[in-house]
Amino acid sequence: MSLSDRKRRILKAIIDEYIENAEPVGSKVIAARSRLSVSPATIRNEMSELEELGYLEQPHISAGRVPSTAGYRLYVNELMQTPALTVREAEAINSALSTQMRELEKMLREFGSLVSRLTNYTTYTLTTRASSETVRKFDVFLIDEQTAIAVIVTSSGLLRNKRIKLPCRADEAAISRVARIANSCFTERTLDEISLSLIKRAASEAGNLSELVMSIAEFAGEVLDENREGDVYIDGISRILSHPEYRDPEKAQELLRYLTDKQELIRHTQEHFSGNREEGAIRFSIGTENSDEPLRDAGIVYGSYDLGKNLQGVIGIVGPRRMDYAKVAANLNYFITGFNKLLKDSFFNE
Amino acid sequence: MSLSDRKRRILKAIIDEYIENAEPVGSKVIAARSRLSVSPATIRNEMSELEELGYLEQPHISAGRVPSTAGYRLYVNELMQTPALTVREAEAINSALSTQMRELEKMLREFGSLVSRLTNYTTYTLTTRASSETVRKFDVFLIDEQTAIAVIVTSSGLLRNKRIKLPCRADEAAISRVARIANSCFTERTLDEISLSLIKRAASEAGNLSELVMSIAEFAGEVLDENREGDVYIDGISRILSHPEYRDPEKAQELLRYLTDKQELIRHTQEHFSGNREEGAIRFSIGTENSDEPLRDAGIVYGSYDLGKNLQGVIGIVGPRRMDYAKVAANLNYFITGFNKLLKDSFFNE
DNA sequence: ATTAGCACTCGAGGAGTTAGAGTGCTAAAA
DNA sequence: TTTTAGCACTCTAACTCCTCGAGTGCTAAT
Repeated sequence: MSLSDRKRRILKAIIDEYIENAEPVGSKVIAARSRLSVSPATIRNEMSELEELGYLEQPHISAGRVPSTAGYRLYVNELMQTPALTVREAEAINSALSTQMRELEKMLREFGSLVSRLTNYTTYTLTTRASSETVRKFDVFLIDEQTAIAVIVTSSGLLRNKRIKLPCRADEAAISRVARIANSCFTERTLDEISLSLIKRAASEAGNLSELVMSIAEFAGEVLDENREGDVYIDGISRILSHPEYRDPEKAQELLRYLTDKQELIRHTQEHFSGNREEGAIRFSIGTENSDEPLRDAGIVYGSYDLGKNLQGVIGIVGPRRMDYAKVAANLNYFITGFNKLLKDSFFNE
Repeated sequence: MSLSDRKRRILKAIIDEYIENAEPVGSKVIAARSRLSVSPATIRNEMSELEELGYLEQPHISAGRVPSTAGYRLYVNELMQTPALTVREAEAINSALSTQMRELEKMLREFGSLVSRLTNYTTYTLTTRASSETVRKFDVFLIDEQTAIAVIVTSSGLLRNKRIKLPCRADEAAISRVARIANSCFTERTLDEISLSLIKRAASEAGNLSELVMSIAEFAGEVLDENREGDVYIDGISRILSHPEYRDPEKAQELLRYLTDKQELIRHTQEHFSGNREEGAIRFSIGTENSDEPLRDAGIVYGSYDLGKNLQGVIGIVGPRRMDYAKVAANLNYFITGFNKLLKDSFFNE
């Protein structure tokens, strides 16, 4: 059964009001603020029905009403209108997108920080790479006679390097022979496919530089593994405490610990995205829709980006359950549009 | 004038007690707990004098006493006894020092995280490089015909790389010519010494790859600048909220914002170290000794490490003003000892 | 110099009270 | 049938009042 138009308008008014003031809203304010010219009594009747339908809740009998998780869900799905960005917001996002900042991860992070400032919520950015990732190319070269640098480029375009101490003196020729061995043995293989016996075989080819080959293989393992896990950055942590629902330090600490735990956050995000493959990049998860305790009073807005075949980026904006979903969505939308455009004429030529 | 032995013992007992319980301590508990066999009345007299001397404070007339900043200062300078580490602590630190973890920054960060867990305080680590840092070596090589990777090794041993899109197709020979140009023009120069005219001259030598030279110069600028600023990692942020003095969300937020502001933290740390060149690696800054508002009720313990001529690392442990200075100092001490030993037979051959 | 005794102070915390916001219900009005 | 006004009712937040107890400072005795 779908709601009457009036019920919808009343529900929307209640949620807007509650998002703004964080206090249970009563029939009178709604009668006054909303454009419906009906009396508080009528609103009361409607509210009572909305409560029976599960969209509203009453903290106690003579307080106003508060939206339930289902109420917010309806709100983000159908009711809310995403506001136009202010000039200031648009400019800020544009400058974050500016061509100066070439690297995807950095850009995402910068945007997270920006959104945190614009919305006063905490944000996190998460970039993950598929476990089917492989090393595309190795390079090794000398810095001095005792030290080499190994550089790895992965299939998703990640670039990492490491300084490796040489087991013995070596010249350019020897080093480039090692690089050839590494390239022929270890490229185009996922982490699971680089077996110990393979490493041993490669090492034995390298003669007195076999240790170097082992180090390189180990490094490749690190890199592939590191990004299997994902990279997380948080911004605006202190803003959590500015919302009245986190006035209780225990509750605030619980959420904070959750958010600063990289493992938790990765698990949560991946869980959320695995069960949820609707089209469109912006998603919401609201209060008790979330299985994790620390998030039961929180809301999260996610934006996700698929960057080439092995790389995915997610940005999450975390606030109290009554967070301003509309505003956050508007910001994300704007950014995604610009971001996608940027990707098209991208340096990320996969 | 120096304090009588009894006064010192009483002061120490009060501070120990207060560190443990976070509540003003009265004469009775001290009479009971301390080994001095004197009556509460005597203690009261002594306490009253200690207050006049500025070592104690009274929140209100009939509460117990609380140590003042000066009281803590005396405590860390003369009174406290650093406890022996528990087996668990020592083991944890040893494993953080284990040779697995080769990179200094990573090791420092790991140790910060560890100390945070062991002590229940928030920690941060800061690594800075002197502005006299230069690029020691450039390397450039092709990944595919449109893309090159530039690698920079700095005088302090930092290693950075960046993918650069080529202005036009190029072969190995052209690229290594660019690398030669970069090496001859930009190495052994500080950021200030790489002038625009120098860049232009280098670019003009490179013919149709002049844009690539410009990109490389820009990248060098980024790297030298990035580390002029310093790198900060925080750990255990949520633990701030577990201390009763930060039960007030406003206060907690103030401190949190301060700590998550990279600029602030760097400025603070450098300020602290510039005016304070005593020997010995562990330092304290207590409450109002600190000029920054958000730290007026906090205490910080610093450990610092000079890693070669251009690189310095600092670790800071932040807690409430009544933090357990003795325990933190013990942990830091142990770590520093191990760390220095490690540095001696170091891979960091400068 | 130390201690016991005592009056005094002050804040934390509980009980009681009130004010006000908001509700649900009923009966009248549209 | 729907809407509205009116009203009694409920519940909390905030305030006052009060007591209890911890801790003090002072004085006089040891």
